Amino acid sequence: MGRGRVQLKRIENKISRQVTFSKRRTGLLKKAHEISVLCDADVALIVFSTKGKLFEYSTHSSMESILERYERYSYAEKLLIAPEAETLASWTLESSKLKAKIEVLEKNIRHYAGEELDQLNLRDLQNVEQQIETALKRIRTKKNQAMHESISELHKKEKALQERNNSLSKKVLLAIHQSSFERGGISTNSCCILHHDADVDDPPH
Amino acid sequence: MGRGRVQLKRIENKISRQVTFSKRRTGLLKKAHEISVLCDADVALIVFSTKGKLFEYSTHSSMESILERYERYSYAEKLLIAPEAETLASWTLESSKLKAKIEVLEKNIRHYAGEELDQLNLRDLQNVEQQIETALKRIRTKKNQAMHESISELHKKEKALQERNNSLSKKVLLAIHQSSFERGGISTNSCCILHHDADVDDPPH
DNA sequence: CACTAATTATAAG
DNA sequence: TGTTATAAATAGT
Repeated sequence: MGRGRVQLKRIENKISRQVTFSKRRTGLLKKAHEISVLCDADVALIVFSTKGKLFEYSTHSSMESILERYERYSYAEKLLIAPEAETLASWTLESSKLKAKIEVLEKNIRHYAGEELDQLNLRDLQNVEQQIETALKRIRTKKNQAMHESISELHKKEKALQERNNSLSKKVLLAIHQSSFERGGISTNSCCILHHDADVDDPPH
Repeated sequence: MGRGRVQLKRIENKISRQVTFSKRRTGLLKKAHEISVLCDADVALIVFSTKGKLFEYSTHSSMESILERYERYSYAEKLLIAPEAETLASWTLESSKLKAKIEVLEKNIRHYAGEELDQLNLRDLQNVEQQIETALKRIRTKKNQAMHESISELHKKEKALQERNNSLSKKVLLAIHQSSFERGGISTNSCCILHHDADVDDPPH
């Protein structure tokens, strides 16, 4: 539905991916609502954008109740897979495991941040150094890329503004000439060129 | 989209409601899949028909994980409504919190490792770069320190070995002189200096 | 389920 | 964000 056919694969261009996401999200939510009303169905729709932003739709009966209903519905299947996962012990265990994982991750991060290095031997230090060097290279590459994009964006904007500026200048000159001519003379003082550099198309935040 | 316009209200005719449901459900699931692939979004869609039959779609990362993510996302709001108790819910919440923390930590680590940089803007990239530079400096400092320590350790060992070597050499010379003297002559061939460089005092692993 | 006619969604600019 | 040409979804049969 649009000027070109579309392949079912990730849109690589970031900008058009965002635009498409916004449009299709609107469409999807609308259709979810329509089927819900037209066909008297309970619908729950959850969408996370790439950046992690949440969008949701649910039939009046609220998201939570639909999700609960879903859990109830798939409960039987879960039982077959994990019998008796509901004991206090299992939760405590689960919790401990998660906490242990967090501890490991935090230690990792501290090492990445160059802290608590006393625990590491020479070999470990060299490994971490190498990993971080690689990361630094990647980040710099990405940063340069981002800066280049930003620069060419600004160039484009600049060019557009310059063009608009030129055309406005011409119009102003023309207007002054005509009015001067009508009054029978040309006043050199009233001739100027405007440089219109700001206040153009700032998008809303 | 069809031969007649459609009002956004429940279709009263049971048959055509079912037909419409079937068609639109297909369309909705398809569109959910499309936005998921095209725009790299996480989508969870749950539909219960009037009769209570379940239809669902979720991005590869599985329904459960998306629902969990959703719960996590709306965690703050829930906290305001439901005060803490030792119920199953509170354990689920606890678990969600821990999982959320893990997610954040893992994302951090990936950024430290120079991965998933697309999510970051220029400012973020510069921050990460700076952090990593600092970390790299610290690690190199620590590494140098460790290497110096290692080197002076080796020097010390070397010196000790050298001294022992010297004293052994002297003893050997002395012994040979005495035995030669006892036998009434000195054999030049039997005179040598030992360089004892290895196999001394290696501590057990 | 297949077929259109007509509506609707949306890709590109 | 708004517009337009075109693809896609679908209501009615």
